[in-house]
Amino acid sequence: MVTIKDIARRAGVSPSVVSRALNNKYGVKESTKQLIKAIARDMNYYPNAAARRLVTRKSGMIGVMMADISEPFYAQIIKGMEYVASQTGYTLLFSNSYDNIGKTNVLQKMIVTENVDGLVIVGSNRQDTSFTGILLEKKIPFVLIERNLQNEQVNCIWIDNKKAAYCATKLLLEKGHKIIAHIAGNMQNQVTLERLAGYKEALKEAGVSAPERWVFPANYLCEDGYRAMQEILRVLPDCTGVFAGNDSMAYGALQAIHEAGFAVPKDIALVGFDDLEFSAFTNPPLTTIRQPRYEMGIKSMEILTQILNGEIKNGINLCLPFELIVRHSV
Amino acid sequence: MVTIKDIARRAGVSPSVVSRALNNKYGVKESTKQLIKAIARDMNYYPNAAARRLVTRKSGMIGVMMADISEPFYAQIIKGMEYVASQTGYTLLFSNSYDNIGKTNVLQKMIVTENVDGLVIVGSNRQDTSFTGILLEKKIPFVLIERNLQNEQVNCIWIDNKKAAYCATKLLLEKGHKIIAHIAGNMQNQVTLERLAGYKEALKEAGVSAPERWVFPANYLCEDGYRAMQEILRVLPDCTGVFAGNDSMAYGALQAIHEAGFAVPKDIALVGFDDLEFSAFTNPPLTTIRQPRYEMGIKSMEILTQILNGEIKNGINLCLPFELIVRHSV
DNA sequence: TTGTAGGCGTTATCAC
DNA sequence: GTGATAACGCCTACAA
Repeated sequence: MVTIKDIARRAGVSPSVVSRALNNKYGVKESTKQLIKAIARDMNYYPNAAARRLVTRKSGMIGVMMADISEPFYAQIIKGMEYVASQTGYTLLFSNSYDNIGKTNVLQKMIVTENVDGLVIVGSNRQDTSFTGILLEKKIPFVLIERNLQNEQVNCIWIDNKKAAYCATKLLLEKGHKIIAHIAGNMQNQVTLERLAGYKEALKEAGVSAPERWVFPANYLCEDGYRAMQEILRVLPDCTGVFAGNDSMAYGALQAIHEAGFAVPKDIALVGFDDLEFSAFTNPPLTTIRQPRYEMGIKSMEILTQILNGEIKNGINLCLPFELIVRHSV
Repeated sequence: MVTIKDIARRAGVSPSVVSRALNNKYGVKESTKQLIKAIARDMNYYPNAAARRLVTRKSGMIGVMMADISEPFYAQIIKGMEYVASQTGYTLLFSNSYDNIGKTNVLQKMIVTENVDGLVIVGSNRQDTSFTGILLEKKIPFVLIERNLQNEQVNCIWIDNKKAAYCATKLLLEKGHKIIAHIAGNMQNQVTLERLAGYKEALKEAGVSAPERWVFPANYLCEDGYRAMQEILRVLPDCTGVFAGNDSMAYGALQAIHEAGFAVPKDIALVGFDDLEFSAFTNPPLTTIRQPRYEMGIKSMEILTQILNGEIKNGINLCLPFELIVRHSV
């Protein structure tokens, strides 16, 4: 392993000069700096992150927590974060929260063991708020995506889920549907409740007060949507419109509808939420709400970086626009 | 920050005893060990990874390199790796290779800067082999997924792409198609060439020697498939069967076919490759080759862990089975 | 069984 | 501008 000592020896200077030269600090003669840099390149030197972290108490890492990194919903968010991180030189450290940051020690590991400089937390459990206290106390900047906390000190990036769900439901109403079911997501998530509220509001406005039995709680996965839809077909045979809490569940619902011998949108109209890449290719192409996921990723990292650079302060609350994408499932 | 010194002070012992106790090393009285562990828990102690890495020269991290972490193809692989890593305590460090490990310094950063204990490299560029030499020389264990190198020292996990492509093409032939186009992936990838070879072999066996103009090189992305299919419709109007190098491109092709006013499989039959989760929901559901991606992820980490534990040696060559999934696009 | 001392590679402080 | 020197938190001989 090549260390700054090796470079120092070859350059005929002390290790501290090498350190300063490579980090572009003041107080090194330009010529020696160039010499040192040339030698470093020649010797294929790369700094040891552990040693640097130990002394600087900065890790150059941003922790990223989400329920499950392999869920397609996160792909574009990750892409956005990666893009900014690659520009700014930060390393992203991912960890699955399984929607429960508090109960595991992943956060402690991120903070104390890995010493991350900042955190992005996507879609956390609504009752799981203790972690904000920990982070605030330790003064570790963090950005919440998919949450809108009423707290002057935390940074949030979100969309107006209630309004979006309202639009989605309204579309179904406008198409003449009377009995509209809702496949809801995990009731522990903030967004689930907001979407449910938007759904109810649209119905209420149309003079229907949605009974509880029109709402089918599930867990945001494809198979959940599949099972929920089977249930809907069984207990709500007059239902002709379905608003799914996300696209994954809508895919499952689509399959259940087809398997039952019905057609979309002729027999049952379906609206999703998220606009995953593949929603343009379903059968029929899915009408859904687009979330600006790539931008969410970009913004989260930008905010974090700016806070870490001292350019801005905590308390950023960013509501991004959504969009109703009308395809052929309604 | 709580350190072992703090614990030592409260326990009335020296830091070294604390270190040994917390790491379950021999030579600590059981009672003091329990006392120390209790205090550590009470003080909410978490070891500082940087300090530990610096002295042990082990990072507890496995580097994972793939073209682009946000591509859906990798999701299940990641899930498999995550699962094993969570069991064994390793941390996964992801990095996008953009199919070019050699040209960037991501590998050096992983090895020297972050000091990863091992690496999983998914689907690397075929001409990009210098990295194996570096890793072998530094004795850093690594597993290649989607490659089958003829090297006794490297570990490979792959499927028989040629045979799989052969099966896919054969299916189209059996359905009576005469002019079968192939939307190929990036020609820099090993798998692309293998799939191309399988495609050609099936045709040859059927008495057709596929002319070069039936092969449309693309880059594995959805939009590539879309453009390639448009091209096919333009220059190969008699084509009735298409074998796409992966599912993403098949999705794009599907869209192009629909937009041109044709039906699948009535006018044009389509076969993909990978069996992404969503291929069951396309219009029509896509016939494709299933790769055991989750298992690939599992196995890669298992092999790596076993090598790191000294339980097995390098040179594992694992060929996993594929499966032809017949749905409704052919 | 426990304690002492040294060092991992880097940066920061303070002399020169 | 440059060079000693002392940390950073932890582990590990080796000594007691």
